[in-house]
Formats: sequence, structure tokens, C-alpha cells
Amino acid sequence: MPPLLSKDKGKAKVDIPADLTEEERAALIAAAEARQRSFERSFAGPSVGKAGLIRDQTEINKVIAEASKGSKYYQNQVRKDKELTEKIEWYQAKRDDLMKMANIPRLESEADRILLEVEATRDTSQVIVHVDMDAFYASVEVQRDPTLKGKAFGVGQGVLTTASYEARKFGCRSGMAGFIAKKLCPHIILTKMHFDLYIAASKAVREVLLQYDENLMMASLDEGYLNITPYMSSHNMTASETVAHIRADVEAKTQLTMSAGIAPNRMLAKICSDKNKPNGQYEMNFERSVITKFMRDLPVRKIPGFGRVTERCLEGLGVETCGDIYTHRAQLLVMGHWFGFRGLCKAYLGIADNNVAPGKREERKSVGVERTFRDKVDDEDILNEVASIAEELEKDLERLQYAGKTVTVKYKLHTFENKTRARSVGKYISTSKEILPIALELMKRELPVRIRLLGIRLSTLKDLTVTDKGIKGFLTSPSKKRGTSISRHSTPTAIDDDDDMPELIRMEEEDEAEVLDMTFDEDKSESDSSTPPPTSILGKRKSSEKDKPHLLGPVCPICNKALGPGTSNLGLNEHIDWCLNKDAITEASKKSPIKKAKIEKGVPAKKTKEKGTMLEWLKKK
DNA sequence: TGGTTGAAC
DNA sequence: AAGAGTTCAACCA
Repeated sequence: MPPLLSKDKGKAKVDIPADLTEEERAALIAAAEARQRSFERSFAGPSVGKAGLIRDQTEINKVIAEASKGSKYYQNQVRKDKELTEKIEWYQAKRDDLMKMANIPRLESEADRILLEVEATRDTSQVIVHVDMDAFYASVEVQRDPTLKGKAFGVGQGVLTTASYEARKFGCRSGMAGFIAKKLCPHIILTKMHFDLYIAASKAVREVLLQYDENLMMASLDEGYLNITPYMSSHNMTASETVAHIRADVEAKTQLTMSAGIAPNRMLAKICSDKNKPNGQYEMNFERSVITKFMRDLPVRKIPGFGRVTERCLEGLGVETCGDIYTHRAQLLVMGHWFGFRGLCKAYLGIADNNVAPGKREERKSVGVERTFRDKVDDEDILNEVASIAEELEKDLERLQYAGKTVTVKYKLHTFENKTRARSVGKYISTSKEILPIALELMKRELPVRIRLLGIRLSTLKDLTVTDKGIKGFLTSPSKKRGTSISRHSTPTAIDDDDDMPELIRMEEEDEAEVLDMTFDEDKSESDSSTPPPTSILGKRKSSEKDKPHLLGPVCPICNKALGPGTSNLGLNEHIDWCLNKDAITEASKKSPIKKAKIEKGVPAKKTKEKGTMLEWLKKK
């Protein structure tokens, strides 16, 4: 069937075939409208949908889309949106195909088995806090210039990095172009950035936070994670008391307010810190049943790492909330094979990393400089820019004390398409003298071009401050062995009189009933885990499948999985069927329509590679 | 492994 | 008239 849907001028257009029922018509129209909304949403800045909205967002989105129209940026968005839409439609067709033949109960029970495995990794023994400064840059700007207080203003020249809360009321937010913000809020004041001030303020905040957890993990200048478990016990305080105290302390010492989320892991803590956003805190109940209920209604977009593209892909499969992940588990398992599926399971179950450790400096992977400017076409102009950027990069490398082996030049065409060209050399380099020739060579090969951005990045780094003695690591990071999943068993509170059985197996046997109760709890708000169901729906399964195949039933020749002792030949065949389908989709995706189109256009240089299966990027975190 | 691209924060 | 810096994952040759 030809594409039914097209877009035009902010209106969702639908060409409806004559021979459809009313229901089918309605569904088509609804789908087109949803897509249009999603598209408009894409102009409102990357953070839309994460935070609560004050004014009617669809209204705002319309204004934004209107103001954007005609710009090259907009056209680029249209192009990307079209590609994404095509991809999603293609995958939907594939899914429908697969699901027609799939043995759904078996898919579901396989999904449930994975859910169970993931559930076994749950750890609620640590109290993790995510702290998030309120409109950080904007607040610092107010300190710099108190006349800004109470006004609608934004920080950043071309693009707002932050909007004051007053400006947010008009729909202005970070990531938004300045001129769009002006459209939404004509009286908005736009200020320059003052990075040195933000760094200083961040440092002041960090000093305070470190008193509550010396392993404080700063995720950026304005947010960080703490494990307050030790502090709570040594001070005999509850979590919310501790966090209230921290916030008051930070405010007293820096005159900056923050919001905080309290939860058993980083993901949940981050979501929670958003809940009472300006100057508030939210503590999540650590009960498993409460957590899963919380996740059930949570839009997937709220999960850190799930951005707009992921949101749209999932939406295309009918998944909008984390709860939908469970109801759609069969499809999701077929589409993104179980690696990606695990990440979704973690989202659904509210399970994530609870490790809090300071970022170590040698973890930096690259250093780069890039600049945006008015379109450049003149070769000499461009090469001069390369040289100037190389100079700046040298300064950064000097300041940060790094050398590296891989030089990457990046440029953005006037159409907003990005390109990168890289080359590695045999020794570590760090000066412009060394970098520039490589960068120039890389760039010369691309001429002539019309570009709006140029950048150079150095990677494969070596930290020049480490003295090669190896002792340094001991001195700088003493005891950070805390707050891992092991600690679950470190509390000797009569968990189990069990022997030294491997953890996985023990977990499965002991927790299975309980976990099942939870896993299948689509509507269990009444009774809780205290009464496990008498029989297991899943086939008994050990984690060490290979060891005793005879006890585990037949083994699938495709995926090498034991299928459980009760599996009949019929069951085996069915498993093989869908297992093959899994591979089929990976295969087929290589011939996805997008790629074909590119090849047919005979533009091999423009290679737009396709992802494998759609959800593979939803990998574990 | 190195090069490219894209998503996300 | 739509930024800058960084990490990560996937795919490919």
C-alpha cells in the first residue's frame, strides 16, 4: 500500500481510501494527528515532555512550528521526521507480519522469564538521592544581576540554555532558539552565558554535598547523585530529613535552591527529583509493588536516556507508558531481541544502577572545540577557521593536560546535515602544530562545501597528569567499594540460612513465586506479595542451562536456549519458528526501504546506515 | 580496530 | 534566524 499519510502546513492530512469503515477512518485520522503533534513537539526544545507544562503545550507548539517554517533548520527537521516516520511504518508492517505467525503465549512466557531474571537484580538496600539545581544558570545570572529577579529571561545567545521560570510560563525553554523564544514571549531578556560563574557556583554546591556523601557523583554542573545510606545511619536520620537538611544547607551557603528525588536507584531518583520541581523533594516508597505501580503510568519519555526518537519508535509499537511495555511484551520481544528487551524490562520494573561513585578524571574520552558561524563557502576561509579552531583546541588540551591519537573534524552543512572525518596517528599529539596538518588534510578532501559549523576533536586520549607510577589511583580514590548490588547481602539480617549456592539460582528458586506475583500484576492493587500463587506459570529453569540439558528439556538450535522440561516437540517447533523470525527481521532490516532509496539515488558517499532492529538502542544502561 | 553516524544529556 | 561539548552504541570495511 502506498503511504496514506502526508504532512502539510501544520495540518495533518490524510488520504482516506473510499472502502474503509468508519472505525478505520477514525484510526487513520487519529494516527495522522498524533504524528503531527509529535512533529510539532520536536520544535519545542529537547526537554519538552520531561517536565510539567504550564501553558497549553499544543498551542505553544503551533506558534513554534509557525515561526520555524521555512528555515533550513525546519526543513532539516522535516527531512529527519520523514525518515523516522518511514522507518517506523516499515517496522510496524514487519511487526504485523511477524505477529501474525507468532506464538504469542510462548513469546509472552519467554518475556516473563526475562522479566524474572531482571527482577532478580533488584536492590533496594541503598538510598539514592538525585539533586537538581533549579534553573541553575538562570539563578546564577540573577545573583550576578539582581535586576533580573522575577523577570522573564533566558540564558544563551543563539539558543537558550536555560529559561527563567517566568519565561517558561510562556513556553520558552532550554534548547530553544532565541528568536522563537521572542515570539513566545516578546519581552524576554536574553543574557550572555557566564560559564566561570556557573563553575564557581557548582563548586560551592559540590562542597556542601560532599559532606553528605564523599562519593558524590556530579552528573553535570547542576545535578548530582548521592548515596545517603551511610549518612542516614550514622546520624540516625530518615531519608527525607536528611535531604531536607541537605537542601537547606545548600541554600544557606549558596543562596541557590535545588530539588531532590529519593529512591533506591539513580534512574528513579532522577525521575523523582522532577516531581516537586522548583525547590522541592520527593521520596519514593521503596516497596516493590509501589515502584511498579509508579512505573506503570509513567511515560517512557521520562526515563533518562529515552529521548524523542525512542519515544516515537515505542509509540509506533503502541507503547507510551512503562506499563505498556508489559502489555506489549510479546511484540517488543519479537522486534528488539532480548538484549534490548532487557533494558525495557528494567524500565518497566523500575530497576537500575544504584552505584554512586565520583567521576574519575581519566575517564574522559575526548576533547573538542567547535564553532558555528554564518555559512562559509570560501575554501581559504574554511581552512583558516580550521587553523583557528586547532589553536583553541591546543589551549584546551594544555589546560586539561591531555594528548590523543585520533583527530576528528566535524562540519555541518548549511542544510544542517552533520559530517565527520577522522584519522588516527601512531603517537600521542596535543599541539596545534601536530593537529592542524591532519585536520587540514581531512578538511581539504571535503572541499568545496557550504558549511555553518566546524569542529575538531581529539580522542584516544592519554592523561598527562598520571605519573605512570600507578600509585596515584590509590591516593586519589580510597574506598569506593560501597553501594553496589553486593551490599544487598551484606546486611546480616537473617535473609537466608542458605549455603553457598550461586546467587542467580538461589534468587530464582527463592524469589520466583514472589516475583511472579509482581510480574503478572497488571491489576493487583489489592493483595500483595505475601501470598504467592501455588503454581508457576513459567517452566522451571536454571540459569546454568548448558550444564544439564536433559533436565531442561529440548534446546533450541537457533538460540541455544533450553526450553524447559515440559516442552513438547510442537512447542519446540514453535520456538524455532519465532526464533527464526527474530533473525529474519534483522536480516530484512538491512533491506529496509530507506536504505534502498539512498542506494538507488546513486549517492554512495551519503551512506545513511540503518540500525539493526528498531529497539536495539534501548540497550541496558 | 578505526571511521561514521545518530541519539541523548 | 536554531549552540557547544561529551559519551555511547551500532554498523561497516
